[in-house]
Amino acid sequence: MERIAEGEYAVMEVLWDESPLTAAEVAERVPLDRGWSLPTVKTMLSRLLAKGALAHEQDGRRYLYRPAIRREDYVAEESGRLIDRMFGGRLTPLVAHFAARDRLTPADIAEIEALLKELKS
Amino acid sequence: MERIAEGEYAVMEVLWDESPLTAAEVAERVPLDRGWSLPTVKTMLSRLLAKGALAHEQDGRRYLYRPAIRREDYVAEESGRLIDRMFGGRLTPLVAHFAARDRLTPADIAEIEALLKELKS
DNA sequence: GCGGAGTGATTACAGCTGTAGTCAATAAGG
DNA sequence: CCTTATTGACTACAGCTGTAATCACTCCGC
Repeated sequence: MERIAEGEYAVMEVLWDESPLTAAEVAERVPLDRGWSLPTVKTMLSRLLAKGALAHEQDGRRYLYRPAIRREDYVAEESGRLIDRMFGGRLTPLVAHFAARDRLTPADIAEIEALLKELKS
Repeated sequence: MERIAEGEYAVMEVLWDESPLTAAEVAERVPLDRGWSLPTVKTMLSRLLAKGALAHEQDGRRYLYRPAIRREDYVAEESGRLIDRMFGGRLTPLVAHFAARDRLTPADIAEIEALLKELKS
């Protein structure tokens, strides 16, 4: 499974959220701040098809697109890659890093604690 | 501060670990599995200089290179970016994701719990 | 002094990415 | 039927990236 680029990821997000969709529908749903034209979205869709990240089925003279990989798997791969590179493959240093940067609120801390507690049972 | 590419990051890691170094010394220390020639390493160094990620000082007819940005800051930016994109900017879902994928050992859990406990005091 | 080794600078080039434009076919509307 | 809007396919092109090769200079050993 080939690598998905940043811009392509925005298209995947749309389809993970709702599918199948036509190219035009995808274009409507892509975040506005991208400022993409319809041709741009079509290019993304073609490339994602070529990469095997999307599948399409014929619907008259159009295609309906849907994800061919699970968001869960993609997220696991990407976050695993980052954690391997920057935190020696372990989650704890990442949490420590966030904590040191004051990016953890007391509510976050409570939430994570609850989650871990759940895990142990 | 411009974006650092994946390959360039490998060079940064070397210099974060030890600096200042000459180009040849960096090349020696880059992970072998990259299989880079000396010219390749020099290209990386030039680009990182141009991006402002490295600084250099003259040493006779050579340069000594050293980081111009802190690893800590770079890591914060990159991991923040990923967490924003994939986990809505919050750490908890990432932890949950790791847990769901069985990437957390009991030892990890204990470690994170200790860390959080520390934070609260 | 002279030739070779090391050094930065410059150039090369293909593949990926962001961002379209163009074109041919076709469906739909008048 | 004929025009127009829609759609996928193909083409374009610059900037970034990985991966060098080449070149000109200079210092060191002979």
